[in-house]
Amino acid sequence: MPELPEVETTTKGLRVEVVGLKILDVWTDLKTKDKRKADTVANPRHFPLFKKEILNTKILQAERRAKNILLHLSNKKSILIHLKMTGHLLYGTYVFVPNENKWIPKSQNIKNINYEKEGALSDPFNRFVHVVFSLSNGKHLAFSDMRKFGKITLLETEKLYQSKHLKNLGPEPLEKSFISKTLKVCLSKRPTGKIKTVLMDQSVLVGVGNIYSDEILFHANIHPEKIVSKLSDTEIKNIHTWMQKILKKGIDFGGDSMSDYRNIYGLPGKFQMHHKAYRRTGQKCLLKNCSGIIHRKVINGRSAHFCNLHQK
DNA sequence: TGCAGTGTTGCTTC
DNA sequence: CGAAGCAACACTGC
Repeated sequence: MPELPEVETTTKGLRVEVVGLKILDVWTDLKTKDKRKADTVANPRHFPLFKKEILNTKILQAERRAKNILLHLSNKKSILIHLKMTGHLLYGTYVFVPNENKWIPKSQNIKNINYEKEGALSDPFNRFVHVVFSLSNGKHLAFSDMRKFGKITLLETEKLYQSKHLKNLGPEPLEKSFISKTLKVCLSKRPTGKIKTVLMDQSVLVGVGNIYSDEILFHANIHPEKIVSKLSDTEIKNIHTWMQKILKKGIDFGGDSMSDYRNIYGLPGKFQMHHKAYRRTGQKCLLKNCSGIIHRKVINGRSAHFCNLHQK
C-alpha cells in the first residue's frame, strides 16, 4: 500500500492531530521471534524497554523520510514506523476488550467526520490493530497491520539518519534540489537494471513503489523493462517531470486506496480513480490517440502494468 | 478447494 | 559489489 504519497498523507495527519500530545501508555499483542525484528515492539523481550522509554514523553514533531514515519519525542528519541505492505496508523478513540485482548474503535466524530456514517468503523482493517498508543487527550493512535510486516522501533533522534533504517536511502524526489540531473546521477548507480526495478530501489531514490512506478512510466512513455543505460537525456527528463507530477497528484488526492490504504481518520484516498496503468490489465490505453492495451508482466517479482503500444 | 496474487524490504545465494 | 529469489504473514478472489 503505502508509497510516498500515502506515507506523506498519514504524516500530515499526525502533524495535525498528535503533535503536542503526551504518550501515556502503549500496548501490543505482537510476539515475533524473527531476529530482524529484535529491536522493534514486536519483540516481547524488547517491548518493556520501548514502553519505559516513551511513557510520559511529548510528541514534538512528525516527519516523513522515504516511506518511514518519524515521531520525534521530548526525550531526544524518535519512534520510527514503517507501514510496509498493510500497515495503517489510525487516530481516534479505541476501547480495550480484556477477555478478547483486543481494541475496538468507538463511534466518534473527528474534524466533522462521522466515523459510523462514513463506514470507517466497520472497515476490515480495524480487526488487525496490533499496537495502541494512549494519548494525553484521551484519544489513541492505533497501528493496524494485517500481514504484520510493519516495523515500529525507537532510536536516538541524533543518530536517526546514521541508523541502519535510514542510512542507505537515496534522495527525496520532491525536494527542490531533486532536479533532472539529480535523477540522472541516481540512475547511473544501476546502469544495467530495468528502469521500473531501479525506480523502486530505495537506495537509488526514495518513495516510489509498484503503483507509482507504473504510473510514472506510463506518462513518460517508457517500457518498464528498458535498461537504464539506454535511456536518453530526454527520457530521463520525462521520467523526472512525471515523477514529480504523479507523486504530487497522489498527495493531492490523499493517497491511493486501490487496495486498503486509509488516512489516520480511517478514510480512503482517491488517487486510484486516476490510474492509467496499475491494475488496468486488458483495458484500453487511456493516452489520447493511443489504441494500445494495458499488459501485465512480472518483472523481478513485481507486477508491472504498461501499454503495449506507446511505452517503448 | 487450492493456489496465485497483494502496497515492502531484507536476507541469502549466486 | 549487484541482481534475483524468496521469506516474513494473512487474507481475497478466481
